[in-house]
Amino acid sequence: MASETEGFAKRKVKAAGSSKSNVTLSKAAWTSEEDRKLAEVTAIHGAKRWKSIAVKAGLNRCGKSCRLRWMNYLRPNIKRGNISDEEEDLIIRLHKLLGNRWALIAGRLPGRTDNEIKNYWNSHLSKKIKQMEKHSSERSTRYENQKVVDDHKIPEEAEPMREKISPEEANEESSSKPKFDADGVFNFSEEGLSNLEWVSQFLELDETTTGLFSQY
DNA sequence: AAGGTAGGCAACCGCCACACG
DNA sequence: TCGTGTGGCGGTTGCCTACCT
Repeated sequence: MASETEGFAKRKVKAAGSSKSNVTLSKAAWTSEEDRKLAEVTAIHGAKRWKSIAVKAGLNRCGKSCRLRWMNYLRPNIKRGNISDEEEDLIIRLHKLLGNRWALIAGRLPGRTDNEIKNYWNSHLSKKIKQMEKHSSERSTRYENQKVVDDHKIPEEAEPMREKISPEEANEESSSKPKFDADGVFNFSEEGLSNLEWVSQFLELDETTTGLFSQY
């Protein structure tokens, strides 16, 4: 999106950063000309060896800066603009699962970058979640109070949230399924990241349990 | 109209992991 | 095995803009 590039090209040059070498690399906003050069060289040599790409493109930038620019802006199929409700829902669910693993979350959202998702989370969703959590804790407090009253009346109805399962089912659940915490969320601390198949499985399964998150 | 402030977002920084010689 | 270079990632910074007073 050239207009946005130009928009942020207005970004002031704070300081030409000092690096360990004597070469002074630019830290200013990327210009459309720089973008063009970077895209050109990357198209020819591929998105790797960023340091040499920076040199070949004649950019006064470090490799990391080039990579970041490519990943967040110039890469093909980058989807920019509003995050849809579906995407937002997915981000929330994935964040519940994975925490601040923005790259992993971005991997589930085609065309979205980790930086974009991180920014979106920090500026929109974190506040939203906080509000919702506050709201839901207020509701659960009311529920707890009501439960105390109910416990003295009809115990059967006092736990409407808990499904009745047989001991066999309960046993099978505890042995073969991932461990979920009280919120119905996978306890990530006990699982390695090496195999993320379960994430896909969870997301598919979760289509039926979206209600867990719809409270947000 | 002018100054102050908060939100949004691109880009940088620092750390870590991995590949390679 | 060790040292170095490079890429990837999450956290943070700082500029711009819109809104408020």
